[in-house]
Order: sequence, then C-alpha cells, then structure tokens
Amino acid sequence: MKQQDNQRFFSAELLRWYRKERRDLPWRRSRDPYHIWVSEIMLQQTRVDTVIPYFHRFVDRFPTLSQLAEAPEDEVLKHWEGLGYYSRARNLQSAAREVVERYGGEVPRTKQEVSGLKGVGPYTTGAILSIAFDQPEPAVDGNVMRVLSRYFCLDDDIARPSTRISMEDRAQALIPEGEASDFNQALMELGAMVCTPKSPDCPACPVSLHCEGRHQGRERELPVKTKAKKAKPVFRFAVIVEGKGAHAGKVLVRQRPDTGLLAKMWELPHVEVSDEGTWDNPAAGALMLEEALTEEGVRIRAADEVIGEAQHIFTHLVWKIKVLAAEAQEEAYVADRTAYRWIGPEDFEDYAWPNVFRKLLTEYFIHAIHHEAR
DNA sequence: AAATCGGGGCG
DNA sequence: CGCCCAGATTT
Repeated sequence: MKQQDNQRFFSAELLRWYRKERRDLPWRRSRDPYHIWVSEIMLQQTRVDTVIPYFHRFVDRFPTLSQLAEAPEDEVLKHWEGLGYYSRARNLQSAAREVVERYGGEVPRTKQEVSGLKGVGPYTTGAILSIAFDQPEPAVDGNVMRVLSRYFCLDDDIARPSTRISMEDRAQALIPEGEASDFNQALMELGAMVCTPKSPDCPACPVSLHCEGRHQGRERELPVKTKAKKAKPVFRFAVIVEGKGAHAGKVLVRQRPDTGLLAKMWELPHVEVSDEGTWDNPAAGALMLEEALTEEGVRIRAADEVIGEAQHIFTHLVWKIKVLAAEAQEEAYVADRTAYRWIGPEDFEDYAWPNVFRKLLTEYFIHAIHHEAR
C-alpha cells in the first residue's frame, strides 16, 4: 500500500471511530475558546478524571475571560489548589489579562499570537487553534507521540525535543481537510482509551490493520523514551506554633515566595536539614526552627517531640517532613510581616495549601477541636 | 539538552 | 516501586 493511502486510511478510520466512541467531556460541550483554553491548561500533565471537577468549579467561578482577568490572584490559585503545577494558574490569569488588553478580550486566532500567551507552548497552541477554531495545526502531546510511534513503528526517543518537531510534521500531514478539531481530539482519545502506555487494546483499535508497530510485534516496547532520574529525598522539620492570648487557638503559617516551587502557596514554617542523621534528632530540629523563626522576627519555644510525620512527592524531589510542636513566646511579633499569619480552623479555606500542609493542618485542627471539647 | 515545576493512578 | 499523564519554562 502506498504511504499516502495508508495515511488516508488512518485518518478516515480514526475519525469514524472517534465519532462513535468519543467521551462526553465537559469542555467538549462548549465552543467557547476560553473554556477550551482553560481545559487545555488544566490537562497539561494531568489526567482527564482529575481535571473534570476542577474545570467545573473554575468556569463556574470564572465564566468569562474578562471575569478571570479581573479576579484576585489568590482566588485563582485557590481554585487550582491540589491540581499541581501552580504556575499554570498564574500564567493563565496573566495571559487572560493580556488578551483583554491587547486583543479586546477575544482569544486570538493566529499561531503567532496564541503561542505568545503565557503558559501556552507548542501543544496548547495547536490544541486551541484546532479545537476552538478548526485550524489545521497539529497538537502533539504524549498520547499522540505514543500512537504515531507505534503506528509508524518509530524508534525516535520521545523525550527529545527534536522528536516532537518531527511528530508535529507527521501529525499535521494526517489532518483531513476541515476536520482538525475532531481529528486532533481523536488522536489523543485513541491514546488515552485504546493505545495506552502499558497494555494497548489492539483488538479494539480502529487502525490496527495497518499499524506497523503491531505488525512487528513491538507495540508494547514503543515508544522509546529515556528514563527520568529518580527523585532525591530532602529532609525537613516543620512546626506547629500555637498562639497565645489574642492568637489562642490559632496556628502560625506563612506564604511561599512569588516564584519557584509551590509559589505563593501557604505552608507551615519549616527548615531543611542537611542529612537524615540530623533529621533523626528532633532536639536539633527544635533548635533550628527556633533560630530560623527568630530570623523572621518570631520568638518560639519548640519541643523536641515529633508529633507528626508526612511525605510530599514531587517529580524531581521528595520532602520528608517531621512535625514538632511549639509555643509562641510573645504576642506582638509578626505584625508587620505579611508573609506570616495566624489562622484558625475558620480561616483555613481562605488559603491555598499544597496537599501535604492541608493534610497536616486538617489533622491538627481536628485533634485540637476534640481536645477542647472535652 | 537538562532541570524545574504537583499530584495521582495503575500495573 | 516505577511510569505516565491532552507540557511549559528556565537555564
């Protein structure tokens, strides 16, 4: 079979399959480019099932692009809480504001303009242009690279940026005239539902007849991808500082810096220690916490008893955290330090927390309320 | 090209 | 436990 015939077969059969099997997803019920944009940002490195409830809450609170642009940043971050990769939320709002200022509030339709928006890279540019505006641009994500690697039996390492470029050329050549929106979604849908990473369901695949990877019996070993490095452990002591006097029943928390890991999220005060040996010595942790918080203008007395332990797994590192208890020594501190705040259970939901601190604080408040009730 | 950026689900 | 997910940005 000629290559062009094979490509036509692939596109036609995939489209036919998609129109019958496509999932009913919230963002597929909307033609609003803004809604499609929001969904694509949320779906970066994040599963469909995880995104669905977040998408509903987000478009319910920020139904239009201008409402997102006008919202307080804290509230946008709060609606992203637990979804991860929080720079996505800040970039999305920043880009929404740019669209209001530069494009009159309408999502632009050119490749140059769309790809210039913050948080919108090669994949998302193609996704917005094709899904929202039916333009014949490729949208190559992990699903698409897996499907194409198998169908054409390609050994290119999909971890390499150059591979994504060549995949985009192939993907674009496969788009049927006037069908960019459905075709690009079909390609991803096949990767998500049939041509899955571990155990592809070839009998259910609409294009298995001419799949070269399957012909060669290599569908399970493709795509080729270099392995990621293992996450390194980082040892930390966190502290729950119980307030006194006017701050009785409250706990000291702080906001993370504007950039970097978990930017602008809230957390328990904590310090990093150099090695696991120090981490096994709570007395050393108590001293380090007292010193570190003194630097910040907060006087505390920490006990050397571990009252909680938690682990937070990131892609490139693992936080191992032991939690100590402490009492505030004075009352008039941290007043002029906006990064630190006293909060009680009633304030908890006003702040955006990484999962690990949400869990630790929830446990503490539940325990404290129990204790008080007796 | 490599590192940085979350969190969860699954074999 | 390792791998991957509708990736983008920074270095």
